[in-house]
Amino acid sequence: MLSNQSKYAIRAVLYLAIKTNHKNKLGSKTIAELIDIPAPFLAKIFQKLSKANIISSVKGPNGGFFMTKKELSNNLLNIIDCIDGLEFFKTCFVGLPKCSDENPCAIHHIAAPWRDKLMQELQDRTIAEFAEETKDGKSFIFLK
Amino acid sequence: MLSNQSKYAIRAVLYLAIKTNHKNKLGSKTIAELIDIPAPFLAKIFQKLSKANIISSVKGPNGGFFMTKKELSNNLLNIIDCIDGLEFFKTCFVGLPKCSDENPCAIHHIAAPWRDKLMQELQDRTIAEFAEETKDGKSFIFLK
DNA sequence: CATATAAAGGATAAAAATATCTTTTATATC
DNA sequence: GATATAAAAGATATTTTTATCCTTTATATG
Repeated sequence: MLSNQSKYAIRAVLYLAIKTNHKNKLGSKTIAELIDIPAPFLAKIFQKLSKANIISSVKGPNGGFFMTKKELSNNLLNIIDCIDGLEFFKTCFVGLPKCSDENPCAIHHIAAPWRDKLMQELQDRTIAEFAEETKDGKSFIFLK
Repeated sequence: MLSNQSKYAIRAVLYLAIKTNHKNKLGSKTIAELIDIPAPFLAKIFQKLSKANIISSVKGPNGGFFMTKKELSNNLLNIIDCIDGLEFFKTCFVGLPKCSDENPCAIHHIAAPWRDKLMQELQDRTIAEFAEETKDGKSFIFLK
């Protein structure tokens, strides 16, 4: 399972993707409250994402976080990689230490192909695309 | 992702399934060393599994842990449920709080069927079956 | 019955993940 | 330039997970 940190990151980035651009920034506290994430924790997460050029930030008055067009064309897997790394997608689901395609565990033939497909999907589609689907009301980033 | 505890539990139970029966028991320390898991931690895990009737134990000299035929016909999902619960299989992969079949997030159509299928597989096949495949050398429970 | 063995149970310790707080740096505006 | 704002950075606190240790209970064997 992804860490809370990764999940928070994804929700917050989707929110940024929908609501911000270089002219309309939002502070981390505001977002934290809106999507119900501990504010200082989100601030730390944003620091990591910002360093990794997944989101942008500007300090000072009228500053805040936002996403550029270029950043919107990144994929969701970048976010997960930035926060958790890709271990989940590369290690045996039930933790068998030497499980691999050549040496599969008893559920490898189920777990591995779907995991790969999921990874592919997370990689092939842009944050903008995900955000678009989400904005359409198909899912809730927001609790409020 | 499953917790270490669950992964340890699965490996250890598969080992018990292959190597033990009511006549041939094994101590938790022995197993811990063989499959490279912290011994006292495995002891605790075995306590939980034993309470849940997933494995059997006998105290005293020549005592130890083993599995009965009936226990071998349980499924792997029971182990995961006993240790971690089934949250992983029931919550949104990327943590969107209200994601569901009716209200799917942008990757729900990929993530959910996978998870359901994996869960089904873990539920439909017995520990004995998993162990059999493992015993055939297709995967390594063992580091040594 | 005494002794030794091994699990059960309870208490404690260490590490990692999660969360918070404080100080510093950058920048917009007066 | 002075002031206010908001992110960056660093330090600290809390909680959960992982791991260890110690005492008690059950049981096989002499």
